[in-house]
Amino acid sequence: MLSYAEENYLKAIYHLSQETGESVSTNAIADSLNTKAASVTDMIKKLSKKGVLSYQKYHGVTVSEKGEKAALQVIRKHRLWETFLVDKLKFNWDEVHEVAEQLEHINSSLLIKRLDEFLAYPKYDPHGDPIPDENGEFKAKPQIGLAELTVGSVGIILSVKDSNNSFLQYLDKIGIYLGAKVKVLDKVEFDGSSEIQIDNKKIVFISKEVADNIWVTD
Amino acid sequence: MLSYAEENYLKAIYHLSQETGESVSTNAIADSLNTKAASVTDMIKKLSKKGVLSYQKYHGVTVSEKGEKAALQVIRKHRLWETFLVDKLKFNWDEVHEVAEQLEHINSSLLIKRLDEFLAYPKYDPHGDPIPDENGEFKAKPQIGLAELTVGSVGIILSVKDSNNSFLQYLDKIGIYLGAKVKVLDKVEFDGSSEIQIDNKKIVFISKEVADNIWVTD
DNA sequence: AATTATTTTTAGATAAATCTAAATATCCTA
DNA sequence: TAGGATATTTAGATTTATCTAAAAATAATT
Repeated sequence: MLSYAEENYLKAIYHLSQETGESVSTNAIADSLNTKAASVTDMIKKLSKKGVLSYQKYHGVTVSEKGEKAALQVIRKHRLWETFLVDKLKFNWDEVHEVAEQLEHINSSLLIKRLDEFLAYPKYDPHGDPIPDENGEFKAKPQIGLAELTVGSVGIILSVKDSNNSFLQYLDKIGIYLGAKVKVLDKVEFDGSSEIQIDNKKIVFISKEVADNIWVTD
Repeated sequence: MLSYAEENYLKAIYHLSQETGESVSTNAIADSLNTKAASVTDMIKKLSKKGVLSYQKYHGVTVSEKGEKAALQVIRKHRLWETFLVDKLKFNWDEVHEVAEQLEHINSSLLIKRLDEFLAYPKYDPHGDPIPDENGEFKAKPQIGLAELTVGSVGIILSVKDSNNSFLQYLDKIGIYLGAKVKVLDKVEFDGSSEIQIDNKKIVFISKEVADNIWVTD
């Protein structure tokens, strides 16, 4: 059984290890959780003693099989709750994260089973990220970055890479949402920015930074 | 802002003070929370410093106005979640308590506003207890104990006094549920037990202890 | 390769929530 | 009302999660 804080560390470390594919450094963990390196050292010792991380002094940590299972269950709960908040309680996609951060630690297997059922077994959360099943299995949609679409081609918005609130609010404002059909009308060589048409209607300009942050169908 | 533990203490103390109407003793609190008296002393010092309790050494505590407001908001969240679990997730009324104990501490006013809306502003929880509104206002249904019904009279099951799981499971088993119409067919002088007909159909015998634990319409 | 810079760990403290054991206050009863 | 029984508080520890500052290890650079 993991504590609230332990679950948060494990989840963060799992995400970091997915991003980099390598062992995760103490400082990277400290940054992502807004804590100090010393606190991280203490915690990773505890988590490796519990068998969810493997840790070599001065050389970072990797997530064990057992740790991955546990992390995926937390992520499952997080994404189910986000789905609940958006689908049932009419939250915007930029309002769900903080609340789901709390809800993901509620401990009740019956609750999650029933919630999943109530939501009709969703496969993806409101940001397009896959929801692991009870066994931790999930499948990401085949996807490429919006920035890689060539002029004239079309894609469906699938998810965002970094789902921080101000970015999501910006997308909302310009009219980009999950499932929107986007067509690349033009691209500027100089700065990589592009002109995009949403649902054959609204035309917007987005920077390369924004396009790089959006996944579309391949 | 109250911590998880502080909220639990405050809620328990509020309930105890409602039951007795007097100041609440250290031991009574310790019993109801399964902790030790020494822990309670520490906590009530902290809570009275925060202004939610008033405390006189060796003479117990009372809940302040500010404390009552805070306690009622926790109770509001608890009962809204219980309603959600039963109405939407198909929990049985004996399965909701432990989960609601966790959910009641989730901190998000938007969440509670939307949950209330989603549940269509319920006035009573699955055990028949009133749900306080955003201002802490609530009204209990006029009610008497089932044991006080005279032979031949009829009542509607409104709520239970002590909603511990084994009691609720017992009620389920014999067919008593919230909203059921009950008619008292007979009462035994000797031990106070009675013969009850549920919904003009099933006839069951219940002890005085059980009847004392059930509220019906007056 | 030697030195500097960076990262990580250790040592020692702190705050929250809990406990046991001892001290003290209040209650009750003979 | 005096003294024992009960209730409450204090003192001192423990666990968890944090921190700062110092020490140690690793990485980078000239």
